[in-house]
Amino acid sequence: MTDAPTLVWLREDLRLDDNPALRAAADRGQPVACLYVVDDEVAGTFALGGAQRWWLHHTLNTLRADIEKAGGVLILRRGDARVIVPAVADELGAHAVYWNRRYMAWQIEQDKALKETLSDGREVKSFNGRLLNEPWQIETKTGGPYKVYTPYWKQVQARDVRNPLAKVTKLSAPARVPESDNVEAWELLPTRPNWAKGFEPVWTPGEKGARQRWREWLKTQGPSTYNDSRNRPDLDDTSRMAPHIHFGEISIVTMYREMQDKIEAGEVPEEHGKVFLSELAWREFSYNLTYHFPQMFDEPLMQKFAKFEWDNDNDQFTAWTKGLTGYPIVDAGMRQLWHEGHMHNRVRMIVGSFLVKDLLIDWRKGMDWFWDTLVCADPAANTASWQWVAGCGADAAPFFRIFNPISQGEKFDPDGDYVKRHCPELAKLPKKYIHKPWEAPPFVLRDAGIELGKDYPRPIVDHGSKRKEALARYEAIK
DNA sequence: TTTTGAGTTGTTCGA
DNA sequence: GTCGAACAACTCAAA
Repeated sequence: MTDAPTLVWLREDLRLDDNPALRAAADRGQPVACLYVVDDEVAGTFALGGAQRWWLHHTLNTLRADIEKAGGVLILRRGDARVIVPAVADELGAHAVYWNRRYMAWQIEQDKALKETLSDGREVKSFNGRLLNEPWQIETKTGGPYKVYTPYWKQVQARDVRNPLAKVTKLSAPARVPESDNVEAWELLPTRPNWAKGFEPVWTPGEKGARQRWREWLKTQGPSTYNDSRNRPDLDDTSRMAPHIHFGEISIVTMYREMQDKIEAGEVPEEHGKVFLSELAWREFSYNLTYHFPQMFDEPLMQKFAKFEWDNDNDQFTAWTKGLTGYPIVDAGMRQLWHEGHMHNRVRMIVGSFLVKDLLIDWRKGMDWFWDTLVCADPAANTASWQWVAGCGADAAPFFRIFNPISQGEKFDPDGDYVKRHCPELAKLPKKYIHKPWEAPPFVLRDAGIELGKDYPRPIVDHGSKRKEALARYEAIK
């Protein structure tokens, strides 16, 4: 038998189950080597954020163990993929190079260039391992991409989702294995200070952790009450699957199909299960938008917003990032983000609206902060969601829809449990004032052990007047 | 080509 | 406390 090894370049598909490129490589019946390239030192704006570096460290360790258990090898390299992938392919004597596609403009460009370089005497193939539908597969009836979610979602529902592929359990290692870096040497973990220690009890990076989380969440009440409970940060009933999905530790096809099965079997009421599926489709819609409108990454999609006059006050921005705005629901969210690398979806909208419309700070500053602090930060979803909340995206929230941090808090965190969890200094404040401590009478504050301005900040802005100001600024660009 | 209906997530005001 | 209307037109998608 000739020894004609296959190189699988893994990127955001760090799993053995339902992995089209890896599956095809294994099916080639030749030795397989897997490669992961971290390009954090050469990537520009979208170099890995801090929270994701932590995640990557752990997920690569488990991935290596999983691949080795199957009999394969994982090669780790750091630097420019355009140089490294061909170099490793040469060292390996690869006859074929496979990968699963990525969809951001700069990634597509990189892949195209590499395909060219590598195709010299080798079979080079790319697969869809990341999306239910390729962005170019979903078109309106008149041609062109959807810019509105609802008709997009209708199209998604009308299409069949393929069957998941069998997990790769057996790989044969090549005779000569190119050298690998050691993930420890990459120093992806934070040291001084170790701000990620709050991540550990909350997350289990890796394919096994993803699978486990998914299975366990399916057994909870979460899916069966999803349409209501997903809005309740105090209940914390959401799936928390986003970082697992982002790193490709679980396939979106698998999740979609399994939820469909649950609905069909009557284990999850359709009205709730469908909403979860629709959330998965929102992710796809973000990919659809950023694929077709790559200018979105740094400009508002609605041109007129380019003229919007932002305040961009640095002190207020810092207060926002630290969770010291004086609005409890906002502060709780920002502190959860910092400690867990995650923020409840409802609260993301509240803090986003607050940054853009109460502080009049450019949505791109918020986007950059999320990029650095969220373990699930995804260029497509982060960009599209910030444009949505800022009101400048394709199918965005109308600008005049300005979240009130007090009423949102009272509506979705009615007992203040979420606030108390993340802002312990407010723990003794009665529920009546938990979302507006500045309205509490002095004796109530005293009993709760709070001196405003010392133990907890006074509001850094007045929501009522800032709301009017935001609407006036909006009027000015119309 | 023209027309028609519709569009994730909200707030405030006044009755 | 609860309810409906106003907020702003504009663009998209499909017939």
